[in-house]
Amino acid sequence: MPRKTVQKPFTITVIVQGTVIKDNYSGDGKRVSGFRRNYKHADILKLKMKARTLLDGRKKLPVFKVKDELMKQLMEHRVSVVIGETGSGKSTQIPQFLMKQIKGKIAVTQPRRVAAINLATRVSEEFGCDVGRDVGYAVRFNNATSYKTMLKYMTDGMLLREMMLDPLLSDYSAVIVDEAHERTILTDMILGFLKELLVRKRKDDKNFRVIVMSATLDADKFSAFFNKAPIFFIEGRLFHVDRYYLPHSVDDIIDSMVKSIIQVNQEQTKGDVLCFLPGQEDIDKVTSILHQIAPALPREAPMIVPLPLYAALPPQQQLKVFDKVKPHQRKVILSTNIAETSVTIPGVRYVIDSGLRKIKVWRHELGLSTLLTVPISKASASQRTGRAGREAPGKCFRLYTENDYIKLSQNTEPEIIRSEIVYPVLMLKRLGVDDILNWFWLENPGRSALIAALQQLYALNALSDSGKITDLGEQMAVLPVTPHLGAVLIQASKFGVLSTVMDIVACLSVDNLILTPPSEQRDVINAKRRETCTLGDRYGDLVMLKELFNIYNDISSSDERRIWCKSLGVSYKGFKNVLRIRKQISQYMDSMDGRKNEKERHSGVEDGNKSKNDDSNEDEIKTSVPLNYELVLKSFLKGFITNTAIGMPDRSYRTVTSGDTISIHPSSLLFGKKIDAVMYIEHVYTMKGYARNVSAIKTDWLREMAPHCLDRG
DNA sequence: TAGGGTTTT
Repeated sequence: MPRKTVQKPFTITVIVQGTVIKDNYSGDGKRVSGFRRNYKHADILKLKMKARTLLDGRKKLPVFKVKDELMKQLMEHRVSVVIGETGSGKSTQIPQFLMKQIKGKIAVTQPRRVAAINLATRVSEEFGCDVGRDVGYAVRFNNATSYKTMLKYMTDGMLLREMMLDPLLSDYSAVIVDEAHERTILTDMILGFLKELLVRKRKDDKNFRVIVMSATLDADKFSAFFNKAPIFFIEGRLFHVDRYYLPHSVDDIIDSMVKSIIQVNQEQTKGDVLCFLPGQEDIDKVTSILHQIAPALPREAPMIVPLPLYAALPPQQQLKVFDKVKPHQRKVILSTNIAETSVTIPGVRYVIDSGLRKIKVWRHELGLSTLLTVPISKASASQRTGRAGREAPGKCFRLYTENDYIKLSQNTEPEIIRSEIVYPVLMLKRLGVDDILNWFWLENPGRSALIAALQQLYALNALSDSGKITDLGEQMAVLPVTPHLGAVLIQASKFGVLSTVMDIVACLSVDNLILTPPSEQRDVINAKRRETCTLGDRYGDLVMLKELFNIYNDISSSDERRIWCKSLGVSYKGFKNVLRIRKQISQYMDSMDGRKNEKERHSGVEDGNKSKNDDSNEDEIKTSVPLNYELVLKSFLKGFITNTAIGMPDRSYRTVTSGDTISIHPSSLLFGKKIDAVMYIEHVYTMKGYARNVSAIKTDWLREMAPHCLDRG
């Protein structure tokens, strides 16, 4: 499209950090004076005009009404807590207000990638710049920032990574921690580090600001943590949602859910229905019941279109919840917690809430995780309810009694007190924190959990006898994988099998890569996997991952890759991620190789293995090298020596550490086989104790790989 | 012969 030529000289005015900067142009569009830039004048004008059209909408946001009062508070205190419900505009507007008042960069952290990207994109439009210029974002695999970027939206994990490189965060003059109420491990860690920064490292820097933003009313906790920081409330902009409870508690949540869906469908006027259930199994059951009975329902009511939604669902099927349906149809979305925060579906007017969710609880004293179905919190119930009132007034049907509701805990339990905290503890060690037990924990994970983490790190040689971080620990802290897998990578590098191990570690770093096939396809897919992965069939699941990786990598067209993935019940999207992670791991390994080689050459440890098949310096993926499964599995033993079990005559297995019985999970290629000893990546307790991602090992490898951990043999 | 909520470097 031809552009209109501007004839008269003109000026573009931009406000940066409260300073008005004018840029003067001659009639032919050449810049004659003003600030330096790379844009064509037409582009910048377009962006500024777009921003102007957005201003009216911004002024209607609740946060705009209280702007002056809010900014007064934020400027007067080093730490503030801001409570703002959904729709208040806090995440988009407050950082922009702040940009005009303070000098220096502002970081805004988000628990999720998509949120960081979407917010940065939106705010760039409002500000009138391209993403990555004045306003940008940083998430894993994607950095849209420049030297000019003053406002940076980023994931929690990214800010923590920056903290590891610059513990003073000297680049920033303000950090805004958004969605703090979600209390993820990473958010909790950031809040602890910020407190430390304020009390110790930057205690004299009066210009450094911290703003904690939360959507629920649990502000007191944050305020108390930051020395009674003032709290500011902003109203939200959700529509009213009526709540209904059951008169009596029910046992069968699936039956209750199906009945409620049918009733809502018959009695309520138009609008889609969003149902919250704890897990995939419940969702699949309800979906299939609805498919069966939908044709038999009365014609007057809309036709039900059941749509499952959970993380392990292939992306194409997930996207179906956004499709439009015909006028006489009604979408009934059956979802896990994913629809509570991560996925927002337009058109929902009714919510049916089972009041349940699943959580993974780490038992540090046993070194295993359990998966539990538990009641949600009041905060979570209110969040689910709010999903019905985003566009119009709605209704929420709670499949529990009002009395049950009253008994729910106020807030969701912070993740950090029920998780493995080996990595958080390593981070603290890396940042020089000696007294882990009395650190600035927003929620202290507890003495026994902390000691268990320290012991794990010691066993991985990440900590010395005196509890100080070792060179190895420093490397593990930097690698973008768990410390256990980090130890594996470093060992693999010494054994000269790094390339292969990086392939496997990348596979293990992706969730839901190997899907659990629907029961009717189960036998076919299991047989296909065994037939495809002949070495995996013998040596186990880690070797299987390498075989799958090789085949995927050797297929050239994406269409063929997709078909192949489907035939084996593996995730295509997951494998795409595997390749990105593989590349990132490889870059990290390369960068630490230079420093490390120097030391090793003198130590002489295992140099016999460091021979011509050493592939540690090459980024290239190798699919043709013969697989040295022994060295590969021994590398894994370095990180998972405690996850081993010995085969008993009765075909059961006993763990090496505690002697407890453990079974090979039926999803494993080694399921049903008789093996002397096994190593597993994960120990989960559901119906009974299961080992997942299992490999066959030899008992004498145990003593060889970790003499100092297995004194009792 | 099990099954698995959600994030992220």
